[in-house]
Amino acid sequence: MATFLLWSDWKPLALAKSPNAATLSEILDGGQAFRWNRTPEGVWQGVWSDCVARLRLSDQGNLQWSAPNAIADAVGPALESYFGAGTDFDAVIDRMPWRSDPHLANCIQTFPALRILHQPFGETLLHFLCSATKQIVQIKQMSELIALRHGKEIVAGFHRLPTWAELATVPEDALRACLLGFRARYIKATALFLAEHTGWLEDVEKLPYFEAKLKLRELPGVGEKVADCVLLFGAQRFEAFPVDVWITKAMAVRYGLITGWTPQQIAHFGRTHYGAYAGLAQQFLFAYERKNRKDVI
DNA sequence: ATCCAGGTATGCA
DNA sequence: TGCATACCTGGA
Repeated sequence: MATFLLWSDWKPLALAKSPNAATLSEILDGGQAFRWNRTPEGVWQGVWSDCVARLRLSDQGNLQWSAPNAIADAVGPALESYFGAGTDFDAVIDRMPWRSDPHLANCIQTFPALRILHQPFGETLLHFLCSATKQIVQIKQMSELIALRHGKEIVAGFHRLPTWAELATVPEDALRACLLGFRARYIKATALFLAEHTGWLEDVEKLPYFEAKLKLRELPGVGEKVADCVLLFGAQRFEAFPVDVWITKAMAVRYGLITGWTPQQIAHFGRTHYGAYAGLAQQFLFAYERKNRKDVI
């Protein structure tokens, strides 16, 4: 018998600046996170860790949240952390080279209040192990199936993602059945490795960017790009600059880079040009290109 | 039908 | 080091 889920009243989410609808969509559904969906009424519903929440923009444009009553007390503070409320993104943005880079300035202006989420490290790793040559929609499908079939129920109708310890007990075939394809092998192997090395992932999360990236790359299925995504979106390491095919094309078009540059060369250019917050710059570029993808690239 | 997708690992010059 | 190719499979 289906049980009703009672949701808390809408409350403001304490951010220095609320994003507009387009920016919010970029934040929640633009390739950082994969468990947010928007209802036709414009309400976003999402799951991370043991949290379930709804998000909306008030008529005044302020970001508000609601959660199932049973977990609302925990979700409130968790949401602030998830949104990186402690990070002053205006200050971060101001330290990017927009004054000398008109294209970057344009991207920033197009998506005001764009931010990088601070997602659970392990879940971010799982999502980006799923991401190889897949589009956001498909990654979301995979994630949903994995959670539904192998993750514990948080409240009626919402399942969390399995922990890595839980994933280690799932047969590879069962993972493949979640639309994972060859990615299932990587995920299974990573899960077994993590099961044998208790605390490994937690330790890596605390390491400085470069060392953490080096360690992450020891995991099967984790290369340059995935490692950077995990560190950027799951550990607030803004110096991470993930290079995928879209950014490669975008940089070539926008900055006149030679087509044929390797991802490493692009990454080097990105870090040199954008500085310590290259990852946030990358997110701005990405949002901008997606907006124009059909008619520009 | 055939081809590609927001990578990585592997094999071979 | 550098470059091509296989790896799964749903959807255009």
